[in-house]
Amino acid sequence: MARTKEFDEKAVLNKAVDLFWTKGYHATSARDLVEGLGISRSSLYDTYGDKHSLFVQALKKYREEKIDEVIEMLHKTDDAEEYIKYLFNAIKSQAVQDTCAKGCFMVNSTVELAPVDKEISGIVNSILQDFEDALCKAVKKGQDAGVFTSRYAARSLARFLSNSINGLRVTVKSNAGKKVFDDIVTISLSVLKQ
Amino acid sequence: MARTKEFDEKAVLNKAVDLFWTKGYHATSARDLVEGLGISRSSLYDTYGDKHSLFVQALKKYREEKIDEVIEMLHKTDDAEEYIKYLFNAIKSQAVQDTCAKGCFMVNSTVELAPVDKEISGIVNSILQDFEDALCKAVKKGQDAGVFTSRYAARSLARFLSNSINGLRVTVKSNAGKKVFDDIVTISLSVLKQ
DNA sequence: GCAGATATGGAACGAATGTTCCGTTTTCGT
DNA sequence: ACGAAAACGGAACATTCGTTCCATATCTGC
Repeated sequence: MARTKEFDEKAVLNKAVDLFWTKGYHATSARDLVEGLGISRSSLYDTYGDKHSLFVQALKKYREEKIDEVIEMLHKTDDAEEYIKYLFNAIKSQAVQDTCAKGCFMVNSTVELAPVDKEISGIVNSILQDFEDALCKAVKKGQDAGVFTSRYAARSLARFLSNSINGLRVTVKSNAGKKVFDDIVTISLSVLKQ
Repeated sequence: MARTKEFDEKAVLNKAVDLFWTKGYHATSARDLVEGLGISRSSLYDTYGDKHSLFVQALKKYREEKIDEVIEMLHKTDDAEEYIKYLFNAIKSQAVQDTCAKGCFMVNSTVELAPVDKEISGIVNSILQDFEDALCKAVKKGQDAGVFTSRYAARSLARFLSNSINGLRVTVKSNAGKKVFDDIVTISLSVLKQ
C-alpha cells in the first residue's frame, strides 16, 4: 500500500475555488496555484489533473458548498418572503464587506469564459438555471400564500430576481457604497409586492 | 517627411474594441490582435503601444462610440419614458440577436479585470458612473413630468435600472431565450410606474 | 530626384506559461 | 523488515506569451 496524502483534498479544492473566484481563470497562473494551494506541482497535477480540469472541479465544489444549500432552503422554507429577503440582504452585506470584491464565482466565470469555453459555460449555465428554478418555486409559494403579487408569473419574477442578483454581482466590482446596494435591493424586492 | 499610414487608425481601433469585447483581455493574444486587426506587429506597437495601452484606448473608443451617444440622448430627450423604454428594448434585441453573446464591453472588463487591474477598473467605473448619472437625470425628468413614480428618489431608481442593465449583460451570456429578456425588461421598467 | 522620415514585415528576444518527468522520501500491508 | 505504492520536490520540457529590433519598402517635402 501507499503513503497517505499529506493534505486534505477537499480543503485544497476549496482554496482553489477561492483563487479562481478572486482572480478568474486566466489571471490565475500555475505558480499562483502552487503557492496558493500549498502543495507541490506534481501533487497538483497528480491529484486534480490539469488547470482546466481543476477549474471544472472548483466550479462543482462551489456549487456544492455555496449554491446547493441556498437551493435547498428555497425549496424547504415555508416563509418564502423571509428567505428571499434574507438572501438579498446576505448578498448585500457580502457586497459591502468584501473589500476584494470577488462577486459570484458563477457570474465571473460566465462573463470571462462563455465566449471561449463552451464546456465551462455549459456547467455554469446549468447551475444558474437550477438556482432560478429554486427561486421560481419559492416565488410560487409566496404567491400561493398571498404575500407576493400575482401580476406576473412566478417564472417571470424568478427571472427578474435572478437578473437582479447577476447585476449585483457586477455592481459589487465597482466598489459601490452601502447605499447603492440598499437602493437596488429595496427596489428589486418591492416588485414582489406590486 | 514620411510615408503615410496605410490603415485607418480609428477603424483599426474599432476592430480592437470588437476583439477585446468578444474575447476579453487575457484571451485575446498578441497574435489574435495582429490577425484580427490586419496590421503588422510593428505597426501595432508603433501606433498603439503595448497590449495594455491598446486595451485602454479601446475602452475609451467604446465609450465614445457606444456610450456617449446614449448619455447625450438621455440628457436631451423630452420624453424620458420613451427613451428609457427604447434603451431597454435595444439591449433586449441585441441580447436576442447576438449569437456570440458579447454582452457589454464595460461589464465584461469590470468582471474580468477589477480584481487585478486598478487602472482599468478605475476607467470603467467612471464610465459606468457617468451612465448612471445620465440615467438619473432622465428619471428625474420623468418624475417631474409625472410619468414616473416618485416613491423612490431618482438616484435610487437610476441605481436600480443600472443594476438591471448590468444583470442583462450577464444574462445574455447564458444564451437565454427571448422570453427571458421580455420578462426581465417588462418587470424592470414596471418599477418606474409603481 | 534626393534625403529624411516613417510604415512595414519578419526574424528574434527573454520571460512566463502550463505541463511532465524522475529520483527520493514516506507510508502502508504483509 | 521488506517491498509496493503513492506523494513529494525540483529540474526540465515545449510552447506561447508580449515585445523589440532591424532591414526593407515607401512616401513626403524640398
